[in-house]
Amino acid sequence: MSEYKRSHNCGDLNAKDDGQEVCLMGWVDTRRDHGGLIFVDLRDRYGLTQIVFNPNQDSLHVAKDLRSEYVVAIKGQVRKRPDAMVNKKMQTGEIEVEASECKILSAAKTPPFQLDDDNVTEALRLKYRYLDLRRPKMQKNLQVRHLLTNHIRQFLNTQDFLEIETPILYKSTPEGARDYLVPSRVHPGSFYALPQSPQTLKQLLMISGYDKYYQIARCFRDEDLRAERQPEFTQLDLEMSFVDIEEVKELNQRLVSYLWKELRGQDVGTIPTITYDEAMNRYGNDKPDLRFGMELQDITDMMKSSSFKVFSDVANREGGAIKGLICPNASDFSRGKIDKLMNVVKKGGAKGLVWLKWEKDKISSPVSKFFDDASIKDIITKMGGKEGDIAFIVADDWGITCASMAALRLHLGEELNLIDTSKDAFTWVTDFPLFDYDPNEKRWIAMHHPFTAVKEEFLEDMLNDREENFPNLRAKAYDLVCNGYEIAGGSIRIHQNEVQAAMFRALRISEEEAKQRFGFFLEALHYGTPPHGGIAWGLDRVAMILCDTDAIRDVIAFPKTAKAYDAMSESPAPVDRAQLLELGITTLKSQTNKT
RNA sequence: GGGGUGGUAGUUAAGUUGGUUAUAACGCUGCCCUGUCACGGCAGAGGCCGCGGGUUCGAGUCCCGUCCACCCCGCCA
Repeated sequence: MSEYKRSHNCGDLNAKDDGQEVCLMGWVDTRRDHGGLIFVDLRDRYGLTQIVFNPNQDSLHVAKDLRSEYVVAIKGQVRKRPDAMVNKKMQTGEIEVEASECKILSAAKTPPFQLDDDNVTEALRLKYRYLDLRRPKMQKNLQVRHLLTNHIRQFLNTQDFLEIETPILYKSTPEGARDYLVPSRVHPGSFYALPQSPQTLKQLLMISGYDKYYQIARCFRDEDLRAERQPEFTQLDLEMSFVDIEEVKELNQRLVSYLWKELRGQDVGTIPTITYDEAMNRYGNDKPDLRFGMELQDITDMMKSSSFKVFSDVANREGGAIKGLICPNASDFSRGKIDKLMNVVKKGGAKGLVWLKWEKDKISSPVSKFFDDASIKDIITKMGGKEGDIAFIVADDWGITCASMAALRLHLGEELNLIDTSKDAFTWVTDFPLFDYDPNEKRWIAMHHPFTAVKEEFLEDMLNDREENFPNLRAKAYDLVCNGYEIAGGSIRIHQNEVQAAMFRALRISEEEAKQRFGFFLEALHYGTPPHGGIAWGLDRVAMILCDTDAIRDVIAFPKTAKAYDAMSESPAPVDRAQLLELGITTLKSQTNKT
């Protein structure tokens, strides 16, 4: 028997290869045994090729033993299939390979799930991830992800950006998420932190004069997971010197346009910009899904003198807001359906949901004793509705009203199929508040991060510590939103140390604490810092959109479960006491000692 | 930390008001089959009904607890 050397992959061959002697290697996808004749679909990441084993060939005996997922090498001749037997669904369906020789390179146990079954529970897929990753869908997703990073690099490399790596073993970053810590053996009792983002490092690179930097950076945050959140994830991190907001947006607009044209075949056009306040008031959140309308309507002022006390109280109270939306042609919503919507708004914190139905010749509402038919029609009309519509209204503190109505809007958008999935909808969201008040700690915290520059018109307020104006301060921060996902966020950074000092005063971070936590960075600001700014993309979320999936796990080769557990390697796991001793952390109770 | 949904052959699911031997499809095993590509036919094996406790003459089914997976809130600058 002669040597096997792969000549083609399983997606290569077509009619013009008719007659060629080839050698293919791959996995047995399916075997169809006709007694005297056996068909095997051989699979690799390039495709499927039908192998036919004829009774006059010795290889038929080997083919009898083949089972799903066996790895085999076959030699044979490419044969054009007769017209009636062409399989138009297959890339290689014009041909088949008549096997003269077949060698089992590796047998396989019966897989714990069928690779062609798209309904397998995720727990099982994650435990046997290496099998899950054989499925064409996952292979396609990871290929798209590869193309994404590849195109990002291609684009940025032509724009004078340098790709620079920054450390994974680093120092705890300020005011952020919970850190993952790594104990130091050489410095007992001291810890590295895995970076939540390369934020300070990329700013230092600007101070070092690298001008334009990017990195496809792994980031770590020890917080609870979500469908679009993993404890370790990837950012496209980039930073530019001597720029203001417009330059950063312009560069990213071109990057998005390039990526979407190449990878999605879409012309994204000019990405619109809305302010944070506008986003909140029109959509209830700062990452609006603009693939459908159904904008929120504010009726706070209209309700100030209402006889419905719930409304008038909220309308007249400091920080109260009454918002609603019109659900068109939905006046036939059943009571049960509306009750379910109650649960939706409760997610946002609302205590109740008021609805006004304008059916033909009939007005109905749970609050109809406070509003006569004419005024209900008036409210619906002023909200942009008409006969046949239903209006949903929430009255609460502004934040709760926004969050509740945002949840309701998204729910209705999905349920009523209002979302146009044929085209992705981007928007910039800008003018974020600089500060957010933390009522628990009774202090201001940075909404973005403490290196974010304030807009010029508010600089005086900051430098003079005018705390009463803090709620009005707006940052030079911007998010890029696509289909309701925040896919990128960034800001222009503080490059003057007196401004940075004012920021720390505002955040009640003492000089001593600031020095201890990131003194190196503050000192660097004194050595000639260019104005700079940048952005960080959630690369996984972009990949999700490009792969048309709503689970981040589908675009990560080896993801973790909702409990941050790796079901395949069974990690995290206890370690030997000896390892802990060496790291000087035996004062912590070892899990191996746990009862 | 809180809420929701789910956990039944290898897989995906059905399982009524608690009541004989817990079903089906796919997969798996064996036999048959020379043109299939969701191959077909015949036969067969395969179940601590997530785990622990309780109610009951009797629990997959009811109750309590617990674990796991997914989704949401909190959290994620």
